[in-house]
Amino acid sequence: MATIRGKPREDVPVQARGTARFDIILDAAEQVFGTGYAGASMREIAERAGVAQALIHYHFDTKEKLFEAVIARRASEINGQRAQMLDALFAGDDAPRLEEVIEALFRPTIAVDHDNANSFSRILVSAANSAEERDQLLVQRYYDPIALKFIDAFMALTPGLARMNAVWAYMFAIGVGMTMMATTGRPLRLSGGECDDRDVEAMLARIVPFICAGVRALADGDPHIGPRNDH
Amino acid sequence: MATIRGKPREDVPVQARGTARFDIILDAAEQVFGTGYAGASMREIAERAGVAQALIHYHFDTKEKLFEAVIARRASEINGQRAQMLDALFAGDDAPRLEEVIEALFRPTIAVDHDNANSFSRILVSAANSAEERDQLLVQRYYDPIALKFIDAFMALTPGLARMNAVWAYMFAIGVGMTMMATTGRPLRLSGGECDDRDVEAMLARIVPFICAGVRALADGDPHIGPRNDH
DNA sequence: GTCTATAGTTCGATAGAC
DNA sequence: GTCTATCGAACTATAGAC
Repeated sequence: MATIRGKPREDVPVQARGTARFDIILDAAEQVFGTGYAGASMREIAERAGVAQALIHYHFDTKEKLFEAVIARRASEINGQRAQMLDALFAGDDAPRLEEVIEALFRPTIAVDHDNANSFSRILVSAANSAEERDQLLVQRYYDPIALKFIDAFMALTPGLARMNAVWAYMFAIGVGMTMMATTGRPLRLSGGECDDRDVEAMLARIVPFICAGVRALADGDPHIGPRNDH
Repeated sequence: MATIRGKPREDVPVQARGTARFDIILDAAEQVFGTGYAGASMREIAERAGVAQALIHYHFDTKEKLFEAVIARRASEINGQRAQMLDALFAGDDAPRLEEVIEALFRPTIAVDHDNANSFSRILVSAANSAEERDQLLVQRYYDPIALKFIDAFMALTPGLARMNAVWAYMFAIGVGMTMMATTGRPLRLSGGECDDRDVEAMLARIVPFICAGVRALADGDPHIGPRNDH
């Protein structure tokens, strides 16, 4: 495939040479979109993929549709795993612990078996916090359904947790998870080298108890304060 | 000032007409940068400010320096308030509650008395989660110092909270705060209309107990689980 | 399906008059 | 200090050959 062209493309990874251009483009787009939608250029994606820019438009039409394709591919994979883990937890005879549910929420996001995991995480963090209609529509389409499942799980496992507070708790939990997905290197700076946000295990070990305690604190009858009685 | 020009500029807000162009440009830039750095254009900023595009370069030189000027203006205001509130809390005879410290962390961010508050919040959320060197440098310069103060406060008020876990807790707390500053409208969707992320009081009433419980869960000897014994 | 070439816009920044 | 006018580069998308 690469042999019919004038100059060989050494820039294309070896394992990708035999696959369809379609997927090569998606991989390249994932990397480039990781620096932001507006800042990404079709030219750079084409260069990184080692294809002509026009080919991207042939396969994906517009930049916006390419962006959605990048998200759709990973989201279905990740959220499929999430739903599967969540169902498995509730399949047993007795109820799971909230800690296990939080694990099911974050493990699939970080454990995807590709080297672009970090790029996709950044795309997601950006989209989740965006005010752009394009981003909000994608979050709604690909992430709202699984969010509702986790909100139900929060309520099922936390006595006295009203739906309203379960929704807030889910939003807060996702916010905490962003910290892990953004991998800005800031924890390293603030801790003088002790906290590494590339060490997902060390982070998860703190995130899980942090969120679980937070969720339980929003349940009725929790010893701690806060005027939360308007539900 | 507007009278010496050929056509009067009705698009400029009344209260801004008498002020210097310098501040008008900063306000316009804040609004436009709220949709992202790369996506923002100097042309749109100039239009919104009602000035010539060249004037922006005269005052701020480059787009990048204008962006920093926007952040610097608000950051000094907000973080000054934060430091003041934090010092006041620890000035008394007995130690404050952790809840009060969390309030001091978020109140100044949302209570700034200008109508661009939402735009600046979005700029901040984007910068805090960015992998771009430009953004990380700004966070480091304008937000790391105050972060260290709050991390110290977390430790002082939470027996058994190691520095490492205090840093993680601070990162998680900021992550939760992002939920409030992003104002994506997602809580409204997920709750069927009950949870409004534009209602900052309702959010703070949940955020404070959520974070406080999370911070305490990362202290040694907390009844809850998690392999956090590697510090 | 993939390419080259380019049309048509928009961008950041500058030159130079006032 | 503020403007008009414009340069040169980068952008998305398309036309058309193979």
